[in-house]
Amino acid sequence: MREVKDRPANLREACVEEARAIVAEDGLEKLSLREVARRLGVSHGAPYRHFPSRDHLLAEIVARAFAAFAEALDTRSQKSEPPQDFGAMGRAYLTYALEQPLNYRLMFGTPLPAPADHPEMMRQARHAFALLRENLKAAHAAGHRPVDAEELDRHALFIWATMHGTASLLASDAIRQIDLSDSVLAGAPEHSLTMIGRALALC
Amino acid sequence: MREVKDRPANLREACVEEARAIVAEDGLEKLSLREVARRLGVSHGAPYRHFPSRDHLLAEIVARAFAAFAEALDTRSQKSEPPQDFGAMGRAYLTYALEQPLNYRLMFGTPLPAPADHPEMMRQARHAFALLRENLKAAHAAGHRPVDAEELDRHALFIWATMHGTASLLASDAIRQIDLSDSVLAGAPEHSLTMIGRALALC
DNA sequence: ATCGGCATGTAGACAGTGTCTACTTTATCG
DNA sequence: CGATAAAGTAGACACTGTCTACATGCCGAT
Repeated sequence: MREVKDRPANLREACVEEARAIVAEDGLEKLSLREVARRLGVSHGAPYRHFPSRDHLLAEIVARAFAAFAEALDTRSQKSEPPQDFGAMGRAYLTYALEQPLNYRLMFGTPLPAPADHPEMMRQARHAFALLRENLKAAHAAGHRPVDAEELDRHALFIWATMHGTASLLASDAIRQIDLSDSVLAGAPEHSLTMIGRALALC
Repeated sequence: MREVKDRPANLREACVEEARAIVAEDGLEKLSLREVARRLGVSHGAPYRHFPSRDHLLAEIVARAFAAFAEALDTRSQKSEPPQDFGAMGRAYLTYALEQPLNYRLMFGTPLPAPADHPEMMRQARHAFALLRENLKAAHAAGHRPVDAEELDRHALFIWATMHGTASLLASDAIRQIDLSDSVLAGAPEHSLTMIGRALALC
């Protein structure tokens, strides 16, 4: 057993992990390929063999966050009945955002590396939204009258916006500067879901 | 008339303007005090006489964005009747977000400089949210039965979350990667306001 | 077994950045 | 008019991304 780290067997994977650790500990602005290299005990150029640029490493992390997010939405919401499916997915969405604030911030709270340059990242993002839309479609189809595709998208966007707004406000630094009681903050996710339910019930 | 710029009479103000221009043209990541200095034709240390750090310059811009935002909320929403006041403010909120995407992004779409270090910025942010809450309180008081303070905050937070979510999704790069029709996108602000109205009507 | 080639990692360089410090200019006020 | 404080200049340092030339080691074909 050695105290000093070996050269990591899989440097690429090690970079991703170390980069996540850096962002979690010291913030996004401290993420640099040189810092990653330093922590892993390799030369400052080594990570560039695996990531063409710092943004490509970041994009990899973000893509994985989207993938994990989509999976959380998918598995948790499938456990419930279609009619209440939307509520389950909403809960899954907000739960994920609150339990994985780092991932959520990376997806929605920080400027993404230029989307056009990182197609895999965008593919994962699209997949997550597709799940939301499909889920909503299923919920509507099971319960209520048919709704045309455009109206469905409108509702999906509204729901997404409300959940995203709730999650990102709760995760923001700003919200804690405003004097809101703890119970209001703690109850906000459920309240938002309730309000979404009320708004949709009237359609 | 000279082609070459004079040394600006008020360097502090000139820095703020130039910084906004840089962010607007080249993005937040290109904002540096050295670039500001270069554009203004002064030495690279000069801006540091007015801003202790790059983040202090950024915080100044953000604080002004919050102030302008609060003013937009205030003046536009005061033009209408209290009962419909909330709708007016919601419209003002979303209009501002769409008409001043740079300001909105600076406030909500990019990581803020550490709030604790920039109290004036946070003061302005608090002021903006206070307006929203006061406005909602007035709308409720005028129309419906009395609501306790906690419930009021819950609703204010929900409304804010929905509007913020709508605005920030529409302003995000991500949304254009997803295939939503133009009419859905264009109608999203009104639709969100309608849904908020429906949700609140049931209380 | 050996040789060649290719992926991987190393080391150095360059430009750009924030931020510090010492110096010079400027202007303002007693 | 001259002292004094503010404003701007210039140079330094450490840090970053990114490029390049070079070393190393592994793996497969001969």
